[in-house]
Amino acid sequence: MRESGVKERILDTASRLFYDQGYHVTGINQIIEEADIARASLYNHFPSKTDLLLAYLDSTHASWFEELDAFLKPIEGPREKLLALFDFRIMRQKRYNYKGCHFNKITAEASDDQAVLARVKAHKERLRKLILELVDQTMYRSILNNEQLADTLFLLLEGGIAVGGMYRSSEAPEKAKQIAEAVL
Amino acid sequence: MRESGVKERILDTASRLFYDQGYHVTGINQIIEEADIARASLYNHFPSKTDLLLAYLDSTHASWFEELDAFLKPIEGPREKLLALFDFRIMRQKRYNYKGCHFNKITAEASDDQAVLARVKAHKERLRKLILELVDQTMYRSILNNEQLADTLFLLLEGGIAVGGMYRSSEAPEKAKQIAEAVL
DNA sequence: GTCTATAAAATGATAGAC
DNA sequence: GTCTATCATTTTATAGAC
Repeated sequence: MRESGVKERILDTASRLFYDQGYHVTGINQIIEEADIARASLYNHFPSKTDLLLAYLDSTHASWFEELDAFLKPIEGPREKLLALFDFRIMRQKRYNYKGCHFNKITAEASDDQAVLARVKAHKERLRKLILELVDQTMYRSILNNEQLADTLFLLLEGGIAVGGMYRSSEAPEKAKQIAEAVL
Repeated sequence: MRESGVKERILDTASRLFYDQGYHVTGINQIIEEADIARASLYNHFPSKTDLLLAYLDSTHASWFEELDAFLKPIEGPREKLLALFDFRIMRQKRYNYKGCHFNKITAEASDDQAVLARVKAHKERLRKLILELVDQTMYRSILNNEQLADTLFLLLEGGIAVGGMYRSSEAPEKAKQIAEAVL
């Protein structure tokens, strides 16, 4: 009972700080202070800072797609769902103060850790696959084939969020959505 | 004479390490060791690590556009120049081992430093402006107006490089170029 | 399981001789 | 201008009492 509350508080605090400030700039000391737990409790639940990082990535990945599922559920039609993907990410960026994609951000910091890279890639590939499935459900025809259209949407999404992160603004992802609307 | 050689060596070494490993994970000790200079020499030329960071961004920005100018010069026609932008960035990614955009990467680390954010934004806006100028020189007509087309290319570029950085591969920017070819 | 105290190493930065 | 020696903090992580 108490244990799970503590573990959750550690992970929540670490997650917030890792994204907000960055991974390397966030020290164990700050985490235990803001989570209001004892030093050894952290190391009891997470043997090292790297374990905490991987737990952060795993939980973020899981909640990201859970939240997306709930977001897309009431929306009807593959085209509308595809456009809603932009809204979903814009909404999340607003919530987290426009610092860009969680996975893009951690890649910039923990760039040589294969366990990190594997998780980042798995996360993005799942999104790309979802987009392709939705595109396949549309009756889309043009100079681009379905896979190219899916990649277009995926890259517009990633580009918009990345630029939004650099500009600290929703302008780029909003434009990306408008382009997607014109293309679809 | 010696001074300028030293200063240059410091900046070159720091630039390489900041991009390769990350800013926060690169210590002053490593820089002075790999640049083979004395500790105080670094602080003589760069009062603080932050000054070194800003010098890194400024020199990277300058050499980036210098190199791009030379790259685009022999290429004829705005459409070909626009497509060459993708080649330029793919070439640079290959050279630097596919770790993504320098400016995107530093934003993920030094995210609350306004001096950093301003430089990142200036760099990206200059690229976006260049793309728009080239688009204006084409006789392009479609569902997208010129500014939207420029943004499309810009976002495809940024998305491709960002995803390429996360995947450590040139696959995404190559696809982005193919899409640009189909769209233009 | 949680706590406090502490270790061992690395951090950014400075002092003072040459 | 460059050098070596060093400072005060902060880093991740562990030991041992409760």
